[in-house]
Amino acid sequence: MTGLRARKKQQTHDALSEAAIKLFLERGFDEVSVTDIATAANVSKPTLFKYFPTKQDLVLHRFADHQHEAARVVAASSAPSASPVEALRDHFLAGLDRHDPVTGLNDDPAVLAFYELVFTTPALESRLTRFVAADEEALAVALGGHLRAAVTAACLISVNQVLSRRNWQVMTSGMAADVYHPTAYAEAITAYKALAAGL
Amino acid sequence: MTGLRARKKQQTHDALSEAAIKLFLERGFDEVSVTDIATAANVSKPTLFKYFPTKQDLVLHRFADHQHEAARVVAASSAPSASPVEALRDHFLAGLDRHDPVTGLNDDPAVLAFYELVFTTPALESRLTRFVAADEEALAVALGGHLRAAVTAACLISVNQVLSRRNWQVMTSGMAADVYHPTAYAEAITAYKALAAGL
DNA sequence: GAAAAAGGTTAACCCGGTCAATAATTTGTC
DNA sequence: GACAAATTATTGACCGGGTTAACCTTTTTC
Repeated sequence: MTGLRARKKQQTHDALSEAAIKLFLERGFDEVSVTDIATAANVSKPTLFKYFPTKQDLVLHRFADHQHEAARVVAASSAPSASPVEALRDHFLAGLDRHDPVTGLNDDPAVLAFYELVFTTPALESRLTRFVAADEEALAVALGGHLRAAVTAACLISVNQVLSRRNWQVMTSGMAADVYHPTAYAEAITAYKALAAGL
Repeated sequence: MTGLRARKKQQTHDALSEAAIKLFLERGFDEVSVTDIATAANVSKPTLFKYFPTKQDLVLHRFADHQHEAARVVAASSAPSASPVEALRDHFLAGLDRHDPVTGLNDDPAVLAFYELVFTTPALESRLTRFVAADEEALAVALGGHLRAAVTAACLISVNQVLSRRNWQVMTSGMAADVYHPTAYAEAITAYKALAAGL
């Protein structure tokens, strides 16, 4: 049963999310009230909060797919001989190749505007950081849970974050993703190598 | 001029902070309203917000002294021959020796209760994380600002965080700080060594 | 087609945080 | 010691995020 009800639910969900992001991009996160969004989606305020627990989640639910990704990557590492740092490095490099937005290497104006919104709004940045912390925790568990695992997880997540930020900053300065791709690729390799070989 | 005014200001500041922490420890952060704190300190709500920009800062202002500490440590590293990772490792080890609360190795009930409050309240943890991020940024700048510096800074701050958390968790389980000190010391050394030598 | 279950609406409320106007104090000066 | 000026606190109102409860509508299910 696909359910008529389920479809309507999906519909309002999308209407809310799209209305929210449209308004946020136009006016800025803090200049749009949740009431504005609710009325724009023809819904009442309590209903909005039944779909999204907080105002921030209207934006950040897009990152839900990537939750615990790092932990999944090392868990699914088909070759157990490969070290987790290699697995995550390769995963990041593959992301660069396909210009995955999470690597920061994406010059689509819509993507750039969205990331600018997230990174320059403290409330959003802050909540996103908590997602990253959850990722780190999951990775630490996947690596065994002991202290060394926690250290490794923290460093791996950190280098990923640093690289993504760097790429995004270069994109905001106007460079094309295709042009910067080789440099980003080389930088990622050296960064992960520094991690594996020692600082 | 010590200023009579300045003294009164300090007095209200302390009264607010102490009333807040007392109430928070009794009832929990979310179960105390800022109005409660303001009335407990014989002050009005807008006045409270002139002393502390947010409710969280009533608790976290105690960390203000440690802001940008990592950056200061490497900047003040008297021996320029020593690598920044050694400088920060030694600084952390020294903190362990004096049972500095920021290392997590402190079994004073008041300190434990305070950290429990901070780490188990999402709003506080989140804001504290932002302070840590600012530390990391400052350290990255102090290390030169380039990509390698950013990676190094991120990893150094991360390992510090992991070690502190670990120590704090052991303390909450009831072990005495004196008893755990040697283990904490050894773990810190191996963790920093892993960083320097490669994961 | 009716009962029941799910979801939406309205309206009121709480809390964190801000603002504008007013009142109280401290300070520097005579 | 008193006075004008500048700080600072107070009050009361307000805004926006988020929750709750009572009521109503719609979809499902039998």
